[in-house]
Amino acid sequence: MSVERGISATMTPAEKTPRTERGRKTLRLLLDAAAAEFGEKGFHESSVVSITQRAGVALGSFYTYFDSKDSLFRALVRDMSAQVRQTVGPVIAAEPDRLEGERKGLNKFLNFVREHKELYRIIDEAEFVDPPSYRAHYEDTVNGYLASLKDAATKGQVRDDVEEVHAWAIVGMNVFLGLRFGVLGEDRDAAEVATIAADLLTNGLKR
Amino acid sequence: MSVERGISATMTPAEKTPRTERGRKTLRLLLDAAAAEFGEKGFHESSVVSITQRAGVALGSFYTYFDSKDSLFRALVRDMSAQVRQTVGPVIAAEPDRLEGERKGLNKFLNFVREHKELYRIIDEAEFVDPPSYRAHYEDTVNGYLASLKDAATKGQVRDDVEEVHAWAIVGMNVFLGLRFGVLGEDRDAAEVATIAADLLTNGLKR
DNA sequence: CTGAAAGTTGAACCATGTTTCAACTTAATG
DNA sequence: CATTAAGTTGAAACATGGTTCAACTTTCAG
Repeated sequence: MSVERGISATMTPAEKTPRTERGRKTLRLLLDAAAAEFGEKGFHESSVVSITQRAGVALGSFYTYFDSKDSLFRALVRDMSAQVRQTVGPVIAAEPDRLEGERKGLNKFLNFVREHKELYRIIDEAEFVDPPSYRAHYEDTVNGYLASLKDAATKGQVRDDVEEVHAWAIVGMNVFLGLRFGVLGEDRDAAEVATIAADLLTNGLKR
Repeated sequence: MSVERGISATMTPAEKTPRTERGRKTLRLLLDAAAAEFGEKGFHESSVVSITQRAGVALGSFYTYFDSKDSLFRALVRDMSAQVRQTVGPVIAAEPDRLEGERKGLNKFLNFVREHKELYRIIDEAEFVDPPSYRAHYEDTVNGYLASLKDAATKGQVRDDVEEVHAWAIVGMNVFLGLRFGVLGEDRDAAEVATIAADLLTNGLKR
């Protein structure tokens, strides 16, 4: 479950960025250890000591790269938020038909969650540890959805009164399906869940 | 934002239950103060000291009624979980047509959330502080939904292949609409949001 | 090579906040 | 009333864990 990534633009400011290869390696060790630790135990149960132990570096080294435990968490949240969108977004966009794209996107999302349970939990916990990032995460997600739905509407693929309420409803649906069939249990086939949900979204509940 | 209720059956076991009127009053002060405090600051930012100050009782009195800060939180979660279902459930059940019931239920839920933002946050935080209760809350909610949907299916009011996936999708939709239009902002009319969402759920996204 | 910059280390410091407890006050009972 | 049970109090004990720092090691440019 390692978090593969470099040091992105949204990361902690200049002064603390590593200047050597050795430094970048240590930073990556810390980020991966933190993602695993936060994912398993949550923010408050995790400790800097234990994160550094898991990373195999000394306690003090942590403060070479982060101002505080909070700032590490914030960096992680922003990173993961971007990761989810970068994973699912393209899958939806690649499909010419928006409703079929919805099915594929949800399927991708479910599989993503199953492989990154820790990332999912971290974003959820941001509601309490870093509310602005939490809010930003969902607003960004919903806005992306809304734009793509409106685009589909102009092509006649979906009803043309799509608006914010629809976007939040759909995102909520997907998040909860991810919670149930990604995090809480994997007792159903992801593709099947995606198909059922996409059908509900396409045709509605009525007989 | 006081939490009106007596000492329910799901509350902390026998030994700690107050035996006099005076005791019951103190317990209620503590519960209300805790609900407000957790709602505003979240579990970890809240302190027992500050809860007792808000309640206007001495620090030590807290431990007359609760074993720990955790056990207080657990008691609150169970209580609120029940409160949500007891508020929304009857509204849905009272309506002969299930889809119309869905609209009314969501409307009720949105208004409930607006008046009880603190309760909403407490349940969310249970994901981290008390996972079993969190899980139980959504499983209970979804099961109730599923039962009512299957019942509606036998009456021909909704598609007759309704199953667990649908129920989780609908609950997720409602939770997120509550988050956006109840907690994060009140810039839309609750009834209007409910109408739009119910229409989406009834007819789907397709043109 | 060499000196300066970057990075590492972990014990000690420190802040915070939970929990205990023994002395005290109030209420209920007969 | 007198006696006991219930409830109240807040200082002190205790636990946890974030953060600092000065000594040390490694890297790198000139």
